[in-house]
Amino acid sequence: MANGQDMNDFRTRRATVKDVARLAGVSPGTVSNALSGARAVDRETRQRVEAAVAELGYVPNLAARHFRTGLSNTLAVMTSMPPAVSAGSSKLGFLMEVAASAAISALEHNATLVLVPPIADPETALRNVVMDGAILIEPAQSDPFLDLLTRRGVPVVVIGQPPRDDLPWIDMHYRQTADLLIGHLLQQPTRCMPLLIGASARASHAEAEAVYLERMAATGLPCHVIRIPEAAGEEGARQAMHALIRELPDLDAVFASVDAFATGVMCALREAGRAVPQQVRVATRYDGLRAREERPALTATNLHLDAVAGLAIDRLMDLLAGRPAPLRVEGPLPVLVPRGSSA
Amino acid sequence: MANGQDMNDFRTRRATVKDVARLAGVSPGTVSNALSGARAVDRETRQRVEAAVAELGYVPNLAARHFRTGLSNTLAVMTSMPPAVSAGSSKLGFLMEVAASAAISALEHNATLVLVPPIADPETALRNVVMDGAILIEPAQSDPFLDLLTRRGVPVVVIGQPPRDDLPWIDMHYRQTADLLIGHLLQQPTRCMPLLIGASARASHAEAEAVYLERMAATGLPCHVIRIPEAAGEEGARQAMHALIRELPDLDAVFASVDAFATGVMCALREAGRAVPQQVRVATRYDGLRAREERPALTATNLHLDAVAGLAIDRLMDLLAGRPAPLRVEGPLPVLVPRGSSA
DNA sequence: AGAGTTGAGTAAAACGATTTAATGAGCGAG
DNA sequence: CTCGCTCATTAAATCGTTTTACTCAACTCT
Repeated sequence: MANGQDMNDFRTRRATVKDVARLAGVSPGTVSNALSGARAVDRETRQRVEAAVAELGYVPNLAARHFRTGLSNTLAVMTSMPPAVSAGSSKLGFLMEVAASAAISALEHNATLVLVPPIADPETALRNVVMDGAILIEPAQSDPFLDLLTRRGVPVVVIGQPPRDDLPWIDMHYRQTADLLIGHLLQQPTRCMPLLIGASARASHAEAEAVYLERMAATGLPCHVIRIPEAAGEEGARQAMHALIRELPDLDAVFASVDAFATGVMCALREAGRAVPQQVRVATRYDGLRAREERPALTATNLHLDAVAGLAIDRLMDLLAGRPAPLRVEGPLPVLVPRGSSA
Repeated sequence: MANGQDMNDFRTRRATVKDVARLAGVSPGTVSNALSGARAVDRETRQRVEAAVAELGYVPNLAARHFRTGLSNTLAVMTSMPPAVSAGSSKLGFLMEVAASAAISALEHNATLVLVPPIADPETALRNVVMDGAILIEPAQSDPFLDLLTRRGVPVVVIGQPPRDDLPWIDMHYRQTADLLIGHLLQQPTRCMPLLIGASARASHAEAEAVYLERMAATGLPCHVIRIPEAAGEEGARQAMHALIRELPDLDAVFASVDAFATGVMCALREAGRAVPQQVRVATRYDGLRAREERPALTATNLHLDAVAGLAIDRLMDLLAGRPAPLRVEGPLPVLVPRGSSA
């Protein structure tokens, strides 16, 4: 203030470790050690350093530290699912629910979370994202984000199930989830129940299909697996559902494993004048905004994403610290949330 | 896979600009210029450099670049509102809706968004967050985040209305929003309509109160302004509402400007056996998950947070680039979303 | 022809922290 | 007394990029 060195510019030049060292009468190395505790420093010296830090208002230059140590204390969360299914109408959804919890977990580990928006081109999305490690949500069999991260040597923890067997992951129990929902729908007499899954090769779709085929075989019901490109989202499911209604006049239940597909299904059923749940019962996997806001609300499962996100961050920190840990971490079990769409 | 060079260790040592320079037969400085375009480089030379980059799989070290240039291409979004009101039941809400849109807008500007979780201690939350600039959501009169950012010289854009008049901000039209909602409630005959706002000194609360007092004065209705600590959240509002029901037997409408307060109000009304909307009408400001999921759903306003977030990011990039721009940016006008709670 | 300008490139400095290797003091054991 | 050891400290190296200050050659104008 007193010295008129720069009016328009912010920051009058921030104090560096050198300034602190000079004021405290020690060397820069000692300042570093005093503040980080990496090496022993005399009590009295440390106090002098701390006083100097306070006097100068010294704030370490994180960029320099990051550069030198190679550690940014930053974690990223991302998914290769297109926004049509990962985000949703009001931009919330699976991804953001994970991100919110992950941000808090990250903070508890002294790390920051960056949000990588779900766009088509991972190269662009990651171009200038600095990160020590990444959380990848439900990767596909050949996942562009995963490829890029691997190429760059970024440690990754997968939420869901990884396409390779050398990656740490949080088991979200795809089988149990699908079984829970399909079993629930089958509790009432059923003539015909098609399955709608994403067209991309993701474990969540594959497991849902496997369980579906098993249960249909066991009950002697016909199998109708409809694959919808994820990017087509709600509208894609709506059109597919209209086709299904024409082809399968006696369908009386639908399992749409992706919530955006489920709302598309509901839309088509409304348009076709089929009453839910009286004529057709519907269930989906993720109990998010879409499922709850639909009328009637959609039967779904509570995936405990907050807990899953926390586990993923914990596991990632273990990985970064080199602490031994099992490759597969058991996530919480899904809990059925029955709602109007299947009652 | 084929070469067994490193089993346990990631990264065999990444190529640097030096390696690229050697392979291309130029100096490091030329490589930098060729890639960034900062200075003219002969077409043929540039091609050699690009070939070397491709061959070595060179990826610039962002930490070094950040260190050297002082630019991290990272923006942060944060709020001093406690999680009880900013996040909510399933961790989603205002903050995350802004964050999601901001992340995408940031990407369009070649920047990354970091999510600062809403915890009490800003010092801790920001300790190792690297950022060129910040988006601050609805700061309080004396805002700890704002103080810290100012002290560190971080450029800030405020969403809502800043407590100081030297900060760029996006006008969310607090007055109009409050007017819209209160006016809507008053369209039906009203005997007594208390106002519930947050106890902290935020412009959003203050404006809601000002409009409320004006409208009450104009219609000759009694004024009852209840201030609830934000951290008390839904439960605090529930208790306050129970007290109100006792004190004001003829209350027939409530304007709870914070959505968490509104759901607390609904809870209390249910417990007291007051039918909504028949006996008491309720409205809140933000049309988020809470408002939509409540039964009956809450009348609220669409604040167009995605657009607001985009404007904030745009404005922040202007600020960082030193481009001239007005201090106040007009956000989209709120739109009333009438729902069951006031019909 | 000489002065000035432009284009393309290079060598070296700079950024600010952490870490390594070296130094010296103090102390106990032989 | 000296060797070996610990403790506290320092000087200097280091990380990889961008940028500054130069150099040199090739042109353009008078």
